[in-house]
Amino acid sequence: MIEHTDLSKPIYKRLKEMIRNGELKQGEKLVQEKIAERLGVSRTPLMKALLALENEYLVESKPRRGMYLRVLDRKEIIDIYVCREAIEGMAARVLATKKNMSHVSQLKACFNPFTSDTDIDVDAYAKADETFHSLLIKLTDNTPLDKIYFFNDIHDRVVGHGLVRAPKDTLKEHFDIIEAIAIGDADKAEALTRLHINKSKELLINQHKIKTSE
Amino acid sequence: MIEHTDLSKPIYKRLKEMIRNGELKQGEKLVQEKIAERLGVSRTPLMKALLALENEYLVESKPRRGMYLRVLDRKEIIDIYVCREAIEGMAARVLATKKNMSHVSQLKACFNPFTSDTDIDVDAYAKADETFHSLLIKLTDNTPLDKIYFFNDIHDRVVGHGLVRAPKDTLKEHFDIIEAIAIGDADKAEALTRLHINKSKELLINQHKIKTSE
DNA sequence: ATATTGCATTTTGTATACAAAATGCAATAT
DNA sequence: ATATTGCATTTTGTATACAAAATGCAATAT
Repeated sequence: MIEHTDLSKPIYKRLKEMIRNGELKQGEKLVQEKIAERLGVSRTPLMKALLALENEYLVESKPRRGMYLRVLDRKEIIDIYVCREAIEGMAARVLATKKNMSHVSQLKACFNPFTSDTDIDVDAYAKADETFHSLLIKLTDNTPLDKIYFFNDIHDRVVGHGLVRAPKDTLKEHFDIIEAIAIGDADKAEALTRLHINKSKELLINQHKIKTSE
Repeated sequence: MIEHTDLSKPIYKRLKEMIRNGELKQGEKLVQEKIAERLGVSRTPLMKALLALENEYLVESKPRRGMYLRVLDRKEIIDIYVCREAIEGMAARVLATKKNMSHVSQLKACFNPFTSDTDIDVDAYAKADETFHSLLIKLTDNTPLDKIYFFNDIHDRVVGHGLVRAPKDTLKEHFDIIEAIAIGDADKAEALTRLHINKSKELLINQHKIKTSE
């Protein structure tokens, strides 16, 4: 039995964990009674959590039939990258317009641990990368943009496909974006951010092509 | 008693209607029992509807305290315009890349009724405008983008502040965007779409300035 | 052997009961 | 007069009972 002010929140987190680590499989039907029993809660707060996941597009509800874990195919992952290009690009633009030095140092702080010549800890870098991209949104102080991105982020994390490109390829790109924000070059900040995300997207698209053509 | 496969959907729609026409006021506390009684349903399906609204950011839940109708201030409306710039701009880009003539004629169809010299019916034009902007997203066939925009659209509709600019100002802009898509000029399609939305945004910002400086 | 039907079982959707927390207000203290 | 306390009332959060729909499978028909 999980304790909280509202059970649905910890249930929601637990479900996401279960989705990410494969305890629940893609396409699987989520039988309310069974999951409720497994988590030691009743269907009422579980339903709340499932509805939140449905709104985030992780779970699909077929009326009268039940809730199903959505299947994310490659097209949808690529579509998410297109969304990220639009949203993060705009975020970088907004930040460049603001030209706030506290923002700049916060962004730099993400990657400072990796500036020495020593080998980069890939896991640590992956986390820094995630922090950087979240921060880019948070710092804009644009609540709707934040909400929208959060929704996307969910997807991305669930996909859980770690880094698409090696740190040595992306580290400079990150610093270039930060620099453009620092000097207040909005066009450049946006363009660089888009390019950065676009490169990963292209890689995913090409992987697909290789796979299907063989 | 409303009939449906799932009561929460009609309840959800009814609530949105109540929000839009002012039956429910901004900032108001939504006491579950009272609304449930008013709609002739129990709290269970009502809760589902309220959670959907919460996820769309129309309603805010304070744990153990209740659900409150969110207050949209001018900053947030402007922030939504920034989101629209990013998302619709990207949508126009995607469509220009596809260069699908069926898309082009569908988009044109929105505004064809207004091409004659006669006076424009503002209400009809407002509807056409809404259709056009929704269509721009739908035609991309990018599900996450669609989801994201839908979320935004909600806001916009609730604000319900009709047209920001007169049809005579925006009609040509719409056709120019469509033309850029038709010739497959992705950069232009995106730039024009952004400019189009940005102009309305600037107008809202200036209105604000006038108000506050007086 | 395959398709169809009917029925028992499972599961969803809704209403409701109940405990715990929040709220509002009168009585009391300062 | 204002602040504080205590208690009745209201409201939320959760569990659960029940009806209606969906499902699965055995029995029967083709």
